[in-house]
Amino acid sequence: MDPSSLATKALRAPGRRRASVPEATVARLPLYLRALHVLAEDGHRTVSSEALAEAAGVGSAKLRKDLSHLGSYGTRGVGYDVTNLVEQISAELGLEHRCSVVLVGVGNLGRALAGYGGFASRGLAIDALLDADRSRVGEVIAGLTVQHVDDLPQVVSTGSIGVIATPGAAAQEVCDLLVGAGVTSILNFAPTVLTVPEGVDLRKVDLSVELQILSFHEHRKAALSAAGATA
Amino acid sequence: MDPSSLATKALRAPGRRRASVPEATVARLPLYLRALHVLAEDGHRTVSSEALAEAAGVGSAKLRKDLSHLGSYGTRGVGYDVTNLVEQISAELGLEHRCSVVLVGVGNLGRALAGYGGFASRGLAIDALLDADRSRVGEVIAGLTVQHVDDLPQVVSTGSIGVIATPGAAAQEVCDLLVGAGVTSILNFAPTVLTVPEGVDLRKVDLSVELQILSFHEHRKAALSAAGATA
DNA sequence: CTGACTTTGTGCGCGCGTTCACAAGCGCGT
DNA sequence: ACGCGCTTGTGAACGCGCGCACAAAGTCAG
Repeated sequence: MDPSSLATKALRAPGRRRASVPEATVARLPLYLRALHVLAEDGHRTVSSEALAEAAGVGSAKLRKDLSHLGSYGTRGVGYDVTNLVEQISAELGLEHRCSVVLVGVGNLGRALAGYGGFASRGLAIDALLDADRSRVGEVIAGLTVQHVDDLPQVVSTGSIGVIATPGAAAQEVCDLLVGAGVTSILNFAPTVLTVPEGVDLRKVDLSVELQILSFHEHRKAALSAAGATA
Repeated sequence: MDPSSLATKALRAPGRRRASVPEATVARLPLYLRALHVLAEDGHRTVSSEALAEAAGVGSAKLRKDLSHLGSYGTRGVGYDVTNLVEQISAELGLEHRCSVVLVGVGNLGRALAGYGGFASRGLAIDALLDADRSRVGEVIAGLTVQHVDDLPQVVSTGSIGVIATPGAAAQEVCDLLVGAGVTSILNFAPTVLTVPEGVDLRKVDLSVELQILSFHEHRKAALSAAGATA
């Protein structure tokens, strides 16, 4: 959200009919997509915004507004065609031509990510594993052979997504390597603030941060109930 | 952010001087805390908002406003006292009395989370591992013995945080178990929409969603550069 | 063919979060 | 002791996103 937002608004072509889907909407599209897959396997041909919103855990108005941002593909009085909507969202997310995903760092977390089946849920899957530790090179994890990080330029193709699962100390170095190899979308699991040049999208997932946020809420609730008991 | 926000505003005691720290600020406090630890180890006694903001990857104005929400602990003309600020933020996050963290599901991801050192970075650490698979019970991972999920009520104490790292199909069931045992803060890694009763805070981390968001940005950038090349 | 019901699409108001810019406050050099 | 420069804290404006509520639109029954 920090440097990526300013890259998002850097365009306004006159012939462009769709005015750049809002970031908040993009973040929910994968949720809709997953809910749609479940509904499709249950045999539903169409869904109302109400039902889909329920399945995705959002409000129905929000859902309709989100979908309206990528064009109107619903039929009034009926709802949305499930398969059609799946195609539209997949197209919007760019999931039809699977861009390769390169994971750097096969420690505990990297191993788990490589073997995490949830990635492949109709979408993206990891294509290459890299590590700086030569003793790990050659190891086969989840059907993929670990390569050395020096070979990174050879395994990265244009449009690749890089995933950093290294210790924090090595994260910036690996990040620079990825950027140098042409990667413009990076997902960082290391607990470090990374700096990337403009034009590179960077998202971070910090597990300890999530726990600390929950700790805050727990702390607040405890203080509240204590205050309530005193009063 | 969805059902938790309405629980947040359910309080307005007259004597309360600090009007409930905004959610967005809470999400950044762990970042500041980590940056402060690094600065402290570098020997810094004080930090200016500019320097700390740089280290945390945010704007300096935002940082100051965030810190102002938990009382004014800076000295004008000098900056913030590092150790004092660490204490203040830790107190706000409730990190001094370490509430226990219970992890359910020791598959690939659960194993990685258990062994993930990043958790213990001056804050929270996982205290118990549970699984529904009896063949895994008794196994020792990262110094902890895996217990059966039926023993959950015994290992959960008031104020515990629950972490769900099970397959999606079991997530709701485990969630209900946690809630039934008195857990009111849950972190969900399973790719499923969970429903919890009011008063329970639920955060979710979905790895495939993150990748799909990046895929969208990559797709958009590719489309843009293609359009630019054509024009 | 018509009318009534269902569901989408969206215009508007509101609240939150971010940013700018500046006044207030504190230390320090002289 | 006194002003000078640095940094904090905050008031105000802006923009985004959310939710409500309704009109447009399409389907289905008769």
